[in-house]
Amino acid sequence: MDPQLQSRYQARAKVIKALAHPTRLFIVDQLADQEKCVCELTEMIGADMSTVSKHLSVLKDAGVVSDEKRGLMVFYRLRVPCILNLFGCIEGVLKANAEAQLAAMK
Amino acid sequence: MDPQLQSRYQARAKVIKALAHPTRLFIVDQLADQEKCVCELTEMIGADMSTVSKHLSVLKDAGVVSDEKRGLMVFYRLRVPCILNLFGCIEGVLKANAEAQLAAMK
DNA sequence: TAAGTAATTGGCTAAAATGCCAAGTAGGCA
DNA sequence: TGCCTACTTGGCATTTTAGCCAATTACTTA
Repeated sequence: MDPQLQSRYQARAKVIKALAHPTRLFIVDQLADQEKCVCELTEMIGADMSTVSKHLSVLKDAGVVSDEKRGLMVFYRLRVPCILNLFGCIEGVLKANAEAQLAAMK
Repeated sequence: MDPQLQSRYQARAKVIKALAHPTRLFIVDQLADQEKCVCELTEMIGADMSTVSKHLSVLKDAGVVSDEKRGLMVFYRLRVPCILNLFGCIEGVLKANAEAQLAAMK
């Protein structure tokens, strides 16, 4: 494959890779309607704060979220909301998978 | 996090993870308008056929593509075309990233 | 200034993903 | 039957990712 095309797909893959983790998907979902601080997300997720912070930095590095420090806390928000549209499609895939599974059992 | 919710996000992440690789994104793009056989894709990608075959099996396992054998060849096609909508959003993220980069240089 | 809270970073080990080669499978054809 | 082509699978080495703990940074407040 042509190197220019290659790097184009690499850039795209980086964004998608940032979304490709259960915890990070959960975070994106939580940020859908409003910003949240790391402490809130940590509380909801139930992992070490350092782990959550690293997930957030992956999302931020990919440009999916942005952060803002206010006082002691850092608030994260969705930078590109169209990502939420993805979820509907993913659910469609999962539904199709479930139906195929069902059909195979008959 | 509640285990049921956890497995829901795990299922979603599996689909997204299947897309989270430059070569697999390229494949999805190529299958956008019409089905293609492994040999065609291998030719375009320029990797070992076994590598391409494994990428295809990741996509198939996630339910993103389906395959059909006809004679010696196996044809793959997109199973859930709405995935293509994702690309527009990803480009939006990349564009926003580029703009932010530019602004930071000023 | 000292102490406390929120968050990030470094370091480490364990687990997962990649990609090649070699070997195996399946269909087509002489 | 035997060979060729298209593809998949097994195996392995290398790289990447994940998540915890410990240490550090940044800000607030007593």
